[in-house]
Amino acid sequence: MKVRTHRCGELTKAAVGQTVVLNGWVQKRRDHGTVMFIDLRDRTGITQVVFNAERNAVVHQASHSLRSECVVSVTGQVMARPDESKNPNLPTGEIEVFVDAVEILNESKTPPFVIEDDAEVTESVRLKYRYLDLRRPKMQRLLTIRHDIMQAVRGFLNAERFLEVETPILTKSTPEGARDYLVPSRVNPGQFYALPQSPQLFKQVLMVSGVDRYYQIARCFRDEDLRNDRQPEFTQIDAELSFADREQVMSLMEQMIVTVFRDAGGVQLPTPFPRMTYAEAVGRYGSDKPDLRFDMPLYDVTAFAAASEFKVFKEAATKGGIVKALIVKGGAATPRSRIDALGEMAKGFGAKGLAWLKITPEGQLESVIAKFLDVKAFTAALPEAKPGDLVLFGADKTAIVHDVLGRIRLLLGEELKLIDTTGNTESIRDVIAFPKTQRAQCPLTDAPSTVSAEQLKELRIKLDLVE
RNA sequence: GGGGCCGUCGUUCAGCUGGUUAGGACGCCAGAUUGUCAAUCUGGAGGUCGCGGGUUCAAAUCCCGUCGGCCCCGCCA
Repeated sequence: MKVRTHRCGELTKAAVGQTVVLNGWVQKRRDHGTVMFIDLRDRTGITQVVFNAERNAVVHQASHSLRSECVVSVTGQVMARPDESKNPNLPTGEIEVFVDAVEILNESKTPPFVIEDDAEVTESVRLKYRYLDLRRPKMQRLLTIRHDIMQAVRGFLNAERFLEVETPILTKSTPEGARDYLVPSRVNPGQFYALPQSPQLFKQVLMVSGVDRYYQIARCFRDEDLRNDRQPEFTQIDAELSFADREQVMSLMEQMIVTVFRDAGGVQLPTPFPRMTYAEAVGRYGSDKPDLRFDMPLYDVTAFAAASEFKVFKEAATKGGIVKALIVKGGAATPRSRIDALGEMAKGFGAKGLAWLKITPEGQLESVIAKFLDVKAFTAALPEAKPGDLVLFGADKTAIVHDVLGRIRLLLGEELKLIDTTGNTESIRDVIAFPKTQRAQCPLTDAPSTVSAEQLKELRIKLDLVE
């Protein structure tokens, strides 16, 4: 095999005239008879290579055996493309390589899907052929971003004199929290290690040991059911520092995040970050991790509710609960069916219901509960609600109101496209090279799997799988 | 543990009020083709309709079960 002299995405006009060697995958073949165009791809991008019968009949003939995704090494001369056939959509579009020698390093079966970003493939197929899926430029980009983030974190914390220390993966089961993954010990029959849910224990010991500043990009394990954004094993940036006050900790983490976004994302975040207390967050947004990409706060209307004639409001407000409101700007046109659907979801989240009212363009209240409410008192209590708006109410115990309205707020944010999700991925599985399925199985290895009777015997484990 | 959506050529979808030679697009194969880059033109192959059972003269289509994927609730710092 000839070793590459350049990457496929990095050849420019500067290389015109040079003889180069490219190694890569065949992205696409365009056969024009005596001329064959092939897009050669590697991690860095694509270069068009040309097999021309006039230039080299033998090599041109060989080009007919090249198929999608076969791995080749080509040797050829970089030529400037004629003006009319330059490709402005390609970073390497001003040049092409005329091939003088080709070697097929590995043949390929026809792949089950094309290796392109906009290829429409279901996720199970992508996971089954993960080695192909990962070839897609988008996936390579995501892997690269993860890499860049980790390097940025390390670079920043190293500069801040943190020490990266590894902590054990075989550790001890703790009674609290999530369920542990257990690992049997052969040396200690009947006893088990637990995989760490987080390095918590050890980082505190490191502080006691005088390490002073510790960090780790740590793998954590929790044997709980999966979600779209939750895998049984995940990575967390774990840090601990001694001799610091709260302000130092917060500002250090702020700088770290600014550095990560700058170095890995090319984004300059404005500082200082807004700060709020737990009580403010929960009170205003119904969550301790509020999504601040859109506003839509929760308004306290408990006093108004206590003075109203609506029994649900009055009871919640006078018996130790609260009544809060969400304003959907311009939402008065929302059809009843949609509002009812939101009410059903609120019930699903633990509420008894979701009271609502519309404010007509004339400033009147329109709702099944309108007859219990005084317009003037309402306007005074919630001046932010304007004609044309829809107002949703939660009336219950404090924690329930916050939780339910917080979730409804998020639903509305997505539904009304108040959140810019450009560039987001569908699932956390897209940013993990080898994710697990919802049943916590590894599609590549089929783990978890049964083990041999000998292994079990050695571990002194007997199975009891009867229902 | 519970609820929901989905499973049809390699891929992505249509067909699902039971009766069709199960269809389109992309991909694939063959031929043509000197400038394409979503190449084009002509022709062709390709499906046990996830699996098992049932209803029926007849099932991709209806019913039951099962397996798999995803989403959500519970759970989870």
